Amino acid sequence: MIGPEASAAARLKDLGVHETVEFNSPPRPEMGDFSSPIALKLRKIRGQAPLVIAEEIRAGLESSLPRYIRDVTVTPPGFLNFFVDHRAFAADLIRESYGPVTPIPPEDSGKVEVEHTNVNPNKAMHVGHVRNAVLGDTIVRALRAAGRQVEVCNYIDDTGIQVVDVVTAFLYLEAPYYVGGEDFSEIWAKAPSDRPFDYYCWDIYAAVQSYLKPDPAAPLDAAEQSRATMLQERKAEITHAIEAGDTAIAHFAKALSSRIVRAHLRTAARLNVFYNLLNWESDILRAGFWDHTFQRLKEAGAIQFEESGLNKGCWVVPMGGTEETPEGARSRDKILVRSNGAITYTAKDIAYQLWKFGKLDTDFRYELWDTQANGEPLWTTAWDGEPREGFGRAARVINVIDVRQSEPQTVVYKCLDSLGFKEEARNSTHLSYEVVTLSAQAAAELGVDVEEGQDVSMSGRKGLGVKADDLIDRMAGVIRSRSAEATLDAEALAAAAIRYYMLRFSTNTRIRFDFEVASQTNGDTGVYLVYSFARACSILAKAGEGSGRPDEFVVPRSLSSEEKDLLREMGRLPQAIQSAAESLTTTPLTTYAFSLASAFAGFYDHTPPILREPDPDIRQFRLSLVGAFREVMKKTLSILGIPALERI
RNA sequence: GUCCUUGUAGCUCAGUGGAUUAGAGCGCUUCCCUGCGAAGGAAGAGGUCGUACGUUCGAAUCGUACCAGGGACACCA
Repeated sequence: MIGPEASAAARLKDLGVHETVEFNSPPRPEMGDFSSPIALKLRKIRGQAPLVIAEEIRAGLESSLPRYIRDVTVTPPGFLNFFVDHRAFAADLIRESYGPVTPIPPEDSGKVEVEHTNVNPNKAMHVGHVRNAVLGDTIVRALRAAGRQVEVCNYIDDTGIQVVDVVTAFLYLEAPYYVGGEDFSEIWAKAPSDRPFDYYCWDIYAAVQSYLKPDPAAPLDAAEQSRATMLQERKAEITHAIEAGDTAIAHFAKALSSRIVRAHLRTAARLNVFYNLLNWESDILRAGFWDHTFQRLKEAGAIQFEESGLNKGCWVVPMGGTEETPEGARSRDKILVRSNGAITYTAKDIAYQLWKFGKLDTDFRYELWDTQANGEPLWTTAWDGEPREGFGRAARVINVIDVRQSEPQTVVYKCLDSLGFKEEARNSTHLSYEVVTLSAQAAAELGVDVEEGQDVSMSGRKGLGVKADDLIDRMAGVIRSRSAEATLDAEALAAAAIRYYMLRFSTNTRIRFDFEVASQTNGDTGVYLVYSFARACSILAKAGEGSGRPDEFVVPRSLSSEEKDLLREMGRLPQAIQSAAESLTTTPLTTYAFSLASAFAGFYDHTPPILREPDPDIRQFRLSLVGAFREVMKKTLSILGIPALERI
């Protein structure tokens, strides 16, 4: 599917216009179907009057008109106006809508590694994690639709403090306490059977935080204080046991995080989010990635050992040294190895980033984790797995992480550069996005009082957040109550609504999560998109088997403005995909999907009922148009990860 | 303090150099189903695009300053 705009752009390129060409609508329809200010832009570059440039381009175009363009005119101060041959366009578009999307082929080649989700495996997913997963998954879909080869990985931080904390809570927050040994059956039994495992962990993680990190505003009493001291001591023991690797507690921790990961993957699958590979932090450590990386960083002189000063005894990345502030001296350097020899998260991340580019001599071992609901296998790194070719070795790496981690990401890429991997550093992208906060209304529902109009940050520590599964369940309930369809897949439609809600915002807009807004089922929502698709399916079903076939229609002599609008929108899908894949944002796709659905609604409401149309040619053409819309919308929904339901 | 980011209609947001009318949804005021799905469509009210100066033939869009939100600057991740 190449629309008139794309064909015009291609011809302009042939004529030596290498700048990005943009198109827009002229103020009056008689001035053309679309226009371009390219000659005005070229004025500065070529130093000629825009009207002269425009006229020159027009003459060039006229000698061999772009496909689907029947005329080109010039209007002051130098706009090029294009008149579309709608009949030719309609004929091709309807036929091609059934084929694959054929976007402009990518200039760069090689595999793209996208990492997203990355939820700490110690509690249930909340709406903030949903934003990450849905954003990452949609970018993956857009890149694949644009012809890129993509591998998706999900990083599991199973050796971090958050897991240690929840293990501490599991073993020692409530009786029966862990008393040593290999038998954890009594411990596991503490998780109630009537509450999801990840929800239980959510609760005990928040509960243990009140001892490990007490709120200064609410000091602990004597009894609580002694309990807190006990838990701190146990936490230290657990930390050592997990670091040691092959201990009973380490195995318990791994079993616990595995259970949580299974819960996360189930939740993600409910939102049509899938992966290729799970990368476990414990495997990064055991595979010796860091030792290898450490050696190279030292050799390259990218890091230095501090003999004195604030960071005495640490290996650091120099980022500006010590600076004086009113609060005293402070170091801007980034510590990779602490004075006790332990490495920081950023250090692991450097090694991991090198693995993604295939720049380490060592590799993980792998095993099959599961087959996902999309039918694709999911692999995982595993210490006792098998060597396996084909993972990593990417040409480009995209890490989907929220904006608060911009600085550590910068350090990682800087270190790649210092190691001499200049191209890899350039091809590393932090896909940064703003966080999700809770509106006063959402917070109130979770039992937190906030001033009207204020919002509140989610906090795993405090157990404050909207859980993803709760949101999906709730949305499905709202949807079920609105539908007359007995066979409605409310859960699938809930996923549509939630995904679209998250994707509508640009990445640097903070989402103030609000139940009322999120659960809207009319207007600019995912439900509206699916509705338009279901409506088209319904018309075609009523018209009978095989109606709307792409090969049996005659384009009428004249088309209505609604028909033209619909055609134009259908032809724009490749541009929307390309724009999303280039900018790594989802708004080009969501705004496109909405205008496509709106164009269909406009067409539907301003066209006499097709099924009662007496002229068989017109009836057949319009059914073909509906059929083409169904195909284009299906592709659009698929890129958004939204299920195309034929009835809602 | 330094750096990043945001400020567009009552609310929530798109738009980030182009054309005398800056778009959408929600909310508000009116219409439109014995004619294909009203989770829809049509019409209307509602905006000095934070403020000021500048660059440009042209600025919501670029630059500078200021004001106001948010975030990052740990031997956390």
